[in-house]
Amino acid sequence: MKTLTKAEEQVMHILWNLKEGVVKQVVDEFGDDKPAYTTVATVLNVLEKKGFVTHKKIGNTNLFSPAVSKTDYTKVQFSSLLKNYFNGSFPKMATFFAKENNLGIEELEEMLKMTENELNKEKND
Amino acid sequence: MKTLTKAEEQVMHILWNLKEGVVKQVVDEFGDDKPAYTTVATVLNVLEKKGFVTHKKIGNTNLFSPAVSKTDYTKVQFSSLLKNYFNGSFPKMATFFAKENNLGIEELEEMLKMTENELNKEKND
DNA sequence: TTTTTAGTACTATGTTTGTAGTAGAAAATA
DNA sequence: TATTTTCTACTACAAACATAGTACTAAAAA
Repeated sequence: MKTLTKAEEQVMHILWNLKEGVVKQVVDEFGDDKPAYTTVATVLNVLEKKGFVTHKKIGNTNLFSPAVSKTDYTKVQFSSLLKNYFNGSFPKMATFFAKENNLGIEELEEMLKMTENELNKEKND
Repeated sequence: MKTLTKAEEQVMHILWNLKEGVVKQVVDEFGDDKPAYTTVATVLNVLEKKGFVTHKKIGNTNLFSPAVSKTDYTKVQFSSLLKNYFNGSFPKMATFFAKENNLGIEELEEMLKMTENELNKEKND
């Protein structure tokens, strides 16, 4: 899978949230300094060429939607971080997180409980 | 902190491993298709302008070393992944990892143990 | 039905990145 | 000492990115 540039990633995040949307909707999701309408349109076209989005025509306007799920792209990003910065070891990553946040054993166990809850929750989806 | 491009990141990984090195050493760490010597030299200069490496002159050759630690850069990368893809929730990230690798509760607890071991190990450094 | 609005497709431009060549200095070697 | 090697500093250039303008079309409003 190709990887996203900064601008592309921003648009993808918006699109993942919206599930689908026309250019105008995407522009409106930008906060303070919205880029030009045509800028977003261009990025969407590039994303389509890269295979990250598709569109269907509604009347004469294009309705865009993700062609790569956030989960799939997360997988790539996560794996690459794990591999390049933690030797592929999740415990190393967890250790890093613990140290960075000054967590002790109890707090780690708390995290584990939350994780187990999340896991159970998702099983029932 | 500025962020690294693909090529720059590759060189930084090498330099983080070497601790310090001259251009030739960095080139030699590239596996199959080594880039030209001058390419690596250029990347190192850019990295220095960006503040990621420094060098000192040994005779007339430059010995480069990281000016930003791998840990510090990891922090940035990790935080941004956590924030953008897991709503800043570490348990969500752990859940993602568990699902991706079909881990059950027991295996998660195993991970926790390994994490605790790592933590203790690092305390004694 | 004329005018305005909204949208798309295509083109354009400045910047950053990736990659490397060349000139010249210094060092090693013949 | 003359020649070859090694290294730096500077320059070059194509590709990728970020950003947006323009021309044209369709639809909506006046």
